[in-house]
Amino acid sequence: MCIETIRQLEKTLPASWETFPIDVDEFKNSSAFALIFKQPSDNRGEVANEMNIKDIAKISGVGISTVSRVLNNSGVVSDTTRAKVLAVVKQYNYVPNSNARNLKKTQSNTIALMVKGISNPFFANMIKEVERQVHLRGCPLMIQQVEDGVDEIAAAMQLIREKNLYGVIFMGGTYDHSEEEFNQLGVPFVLTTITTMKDVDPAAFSSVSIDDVQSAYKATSYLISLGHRNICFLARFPFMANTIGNRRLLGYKKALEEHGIEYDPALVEDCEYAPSFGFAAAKRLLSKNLGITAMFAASDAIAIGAAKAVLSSGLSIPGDVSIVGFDGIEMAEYYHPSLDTISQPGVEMAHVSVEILFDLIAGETANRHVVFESMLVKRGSSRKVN
Amino acid sequence: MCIETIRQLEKTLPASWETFPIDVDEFKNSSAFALIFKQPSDNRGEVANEMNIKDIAKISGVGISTVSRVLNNSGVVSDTTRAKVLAVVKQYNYVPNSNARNLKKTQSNTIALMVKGISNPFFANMIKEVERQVHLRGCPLMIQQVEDGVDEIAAAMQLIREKNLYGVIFMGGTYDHSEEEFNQLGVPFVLTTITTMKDVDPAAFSSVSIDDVQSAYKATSYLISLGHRNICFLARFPFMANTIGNRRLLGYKKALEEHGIEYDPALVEDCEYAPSFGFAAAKRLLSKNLGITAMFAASDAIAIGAAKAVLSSGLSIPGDVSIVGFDGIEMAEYYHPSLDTISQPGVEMAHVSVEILFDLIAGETANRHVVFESMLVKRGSSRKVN
DNA sequence: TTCAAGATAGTAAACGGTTCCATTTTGACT
DNA sequence: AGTCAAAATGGAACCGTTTACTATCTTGAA
Repeated sequence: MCIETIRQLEKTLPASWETFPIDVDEFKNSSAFALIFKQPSDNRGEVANEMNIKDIAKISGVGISTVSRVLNNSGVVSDTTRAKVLAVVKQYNYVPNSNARNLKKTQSNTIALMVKGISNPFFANMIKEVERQVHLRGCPLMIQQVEDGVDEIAAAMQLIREKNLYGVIFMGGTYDHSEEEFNQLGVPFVLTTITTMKDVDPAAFSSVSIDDVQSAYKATSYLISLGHRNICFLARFPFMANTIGNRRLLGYKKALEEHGIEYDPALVEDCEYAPSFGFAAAKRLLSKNLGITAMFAASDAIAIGAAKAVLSSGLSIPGDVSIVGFDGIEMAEYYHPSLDTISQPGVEMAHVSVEILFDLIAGETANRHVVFESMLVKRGSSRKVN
Repeated sequence: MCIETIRQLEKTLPASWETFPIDVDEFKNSSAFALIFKQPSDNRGEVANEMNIKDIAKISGVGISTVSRVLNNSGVVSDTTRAKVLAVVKQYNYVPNSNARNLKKTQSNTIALMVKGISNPFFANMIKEVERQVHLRGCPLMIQQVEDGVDEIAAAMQLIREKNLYGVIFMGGTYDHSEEEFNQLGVPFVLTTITTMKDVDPAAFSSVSIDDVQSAYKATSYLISLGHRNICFLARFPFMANTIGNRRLLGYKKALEEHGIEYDPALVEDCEYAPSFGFAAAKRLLSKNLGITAMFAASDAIAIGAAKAVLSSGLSIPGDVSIVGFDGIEMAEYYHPSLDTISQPGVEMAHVSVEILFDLIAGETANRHVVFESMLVKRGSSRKVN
């Protein structure tokens, strides 16, 4: 809405409305601005007259405990009584208060998802499926982003004790926790696409993942098989061991080694998992004139940025440079040229994560570790050389 | 991890572990498979010995209510007592049980986000900011996806009554609700990037949005100003009035009309907001040989798909076809060529949504409607013709 | 020294459920 | 009809807080 439109709109407003510009300084990073239309509302929403279990009991002419039994399908209730109660419940659209229920049971039905970076398209896709599956099981989902540097387990602990959570799914990142810390959680949990730095006994946790080393090995081997020798690698390498980036680097190195290609650190660039960083990293690499003929990016987002760098340098893909990404996000397929990638079955991984979690909640005592197979998807961003 | 790797890994496992393939049929849509390693865990996490307010009171040597007053900063407590209690709270890492608190207060501090399609990159970005802002205010965030066809308000109502929610943010979609239905919610709420079908009194709700008509008008006018006459438009048009797609269509039509170009329905394609649909729609359009020189897509995701269709048909962008998208997602910038777009300040919109919500929670009675300005971002996917 | 006022702390009653346990009802079998 | 186990139901304690109300302790002025 441009200024003129708003000014015009202003004239048509009832006199009771105020109009004033929003504080622009607050949004320095955007040229956006806005106007606010205000009007005191006379009718603040009244909470619909709440019913509680006592009301339902009274109306149905039964005891409180009977209503509870009907609602929870616990204990024995005669069909007549059950029908009577359910009718009243339906009529008054009664919803049990979960705070009370959780308090009494010292356990809620809420699942928490601790995730690193909601907006990462690969995660976003998994989150979507997690929400769907959790919701399908009648449980609400709480999402919390764990910023860099915060202790994921500690954050989850806080939430668990505060809310008496049912279970937790941890998604993405590298965890530096000991077995004791995991045990402290005290509720079922699953680690999805997470690498652990400490050597934790597999019996102490469940996980869903792919084999990053093997996957990167697969991608690199593929490029080597096409005749490439100068293959660069773009990923994030924090000062920690066993991160996703480092594990994929391992696979990259392993492939080089197996094919007698010497590992050249100059071909490896540190970059965040986003197009802008991939773009910058690829630019840096290209400017070094290392005779690069192929790029392997540890995420499709990086690959997209790198591809842009290549194409905007006047080089062609795969004519001059071959590119293989990682993740298998939709956008990579619709890039032009479509990007080859190591695809992770994100939806299935999310699905299985929730399944494992609910099995644990249901009392399963054996932790499971599901390792999915990644897939090399060839779409035409790499070609044979020599 | 390929089969061989797993077989090898199997041999190194202690005998107590079972290994068996996951049911592949469950994942028909993916060629993924997985093996599961199982081992009964002997030490199921013990819940850390929970403390309650009574324990803290006893240990601190004060009354329960005093502890409560300290924790809530309510009432008057002497500095000595306060320090004493806080020390104990800290020492035992005591976290108040929010179920009990919420039950007593008949209000929780939980915010719910009802969103259509978490994985849409534009929404994902906003969700990220909403989570950040809500979290910053010390409140947990619950996310629920509203599938097509489910009543958003009814779903929220259920959650509100069950969890005594603090507030709700509705994000995306077209709502067909009356003022009464909104009022029923009974808690503060904000509609973000939502269009309403019924004519609801603006005093009854708060909203954050851009002007879709104006924005589409801007994009179309831009293409017209470059000399284009055969401009197609790709968006989703459900059988409802006043959807985002329909509003943008209005702007598109308005621009055509103002410049004396006759509206041709054949140039308008119905398609979902995803690359694959944009691709298919653009293919359909191109095959009709309508002499299209420009495409305006109602989302960048569509634009990316459409661009792919254009490029893979051997046409060039912007040489043969100019393209303008909508939203301003990062991927569009890194497409090659970078896609022109109507950019929405998503982060700011999310930010303001949370601000409005918490103002309402704090007792503000005036509903606000913030209309952000969208921006035409020119990056080179359109060019002058004739 | 006494006492009222003000400050602080403690008591106990909710909040809305679940669930153990006691009681009533039912009905099959002597 | 009487007996008794099983089935159905109701009563009440409790989950961990908040908060109104009451009790106690200071403190300083009379």
